[in-house]
Amino acid sequence: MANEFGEYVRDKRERLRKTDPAFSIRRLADRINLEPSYLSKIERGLEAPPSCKKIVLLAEELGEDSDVMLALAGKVSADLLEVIRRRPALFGIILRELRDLSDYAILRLVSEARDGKW
Amino acid sequence: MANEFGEYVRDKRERLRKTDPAFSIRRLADRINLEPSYLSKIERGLEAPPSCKKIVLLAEELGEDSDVMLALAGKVSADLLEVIRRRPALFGIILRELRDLSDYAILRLVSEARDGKW
DNA sequence: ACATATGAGTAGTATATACTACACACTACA
DNA sequence: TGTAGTGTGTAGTATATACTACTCATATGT
Repeated sequence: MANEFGEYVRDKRERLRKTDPAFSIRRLADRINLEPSYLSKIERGLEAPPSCKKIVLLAEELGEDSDVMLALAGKVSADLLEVIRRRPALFGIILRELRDLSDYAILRLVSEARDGKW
Repeated sequence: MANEFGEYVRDKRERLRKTDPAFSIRRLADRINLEPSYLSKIERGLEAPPSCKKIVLLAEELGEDSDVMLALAGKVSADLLEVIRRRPALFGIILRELRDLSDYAILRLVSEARDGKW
């Protein structure tokens, strides 16, 4: 668990770089307005992951899911936090209830909701 | 929305203080290991809400729901964040799906889950 | 009247967050 | 052989977070 975020970025970036020189540290860092040396350090785990906003931009550039990348950085998307903060007691209950259910059970539940049964 | 957290604390504390002198700023602050002047400023909105840990202790002392108090402070409980971070893609989907459902619909969903239908 | 307790005022601090600026050695290629 | 680009090293910074320490006038209780 030492440097999941950095390794994830480096792996993905290097894979993209094999076929596209726009994915050098320098050029990628430029596109998301970061210093190349800073991104380099992040990839190697010498610096903590950047801010949520930069992570979201990074995810877009790398074609990755921003929720997943935020999670690797130990963070949660601002819009999800807002969902909880609007009805904290309710979402506290539901999240603790769903915590130990399988992915499958949760998806079934959501599709029930989506079908507008209630 | 200026100072919901502080007002909430002050209201609840003063109500308790009417029948129990243990709810003076000083004595309450002592129990949760805060400087009284700091708690005073928080209640009046001159300081931002304290850390999550202090908010949880405060909620316990005041007999309030810590999820609600954290939300008033613009925060979310660490254990709920952890639920999301463990399965970010899944809980991203579910939270955005449930965001616009009524309390009732969500509670129905929870009871379905609790009944162990799946 | 006097000790004690109360809320509030002023000033300052340690630590973390989220970076930037600049310089360097190495590599590729034209 | 030069120049353009690559990843990385060192050093430093601005801002926010989360508080403490001490002080003081006022209010309360005996």
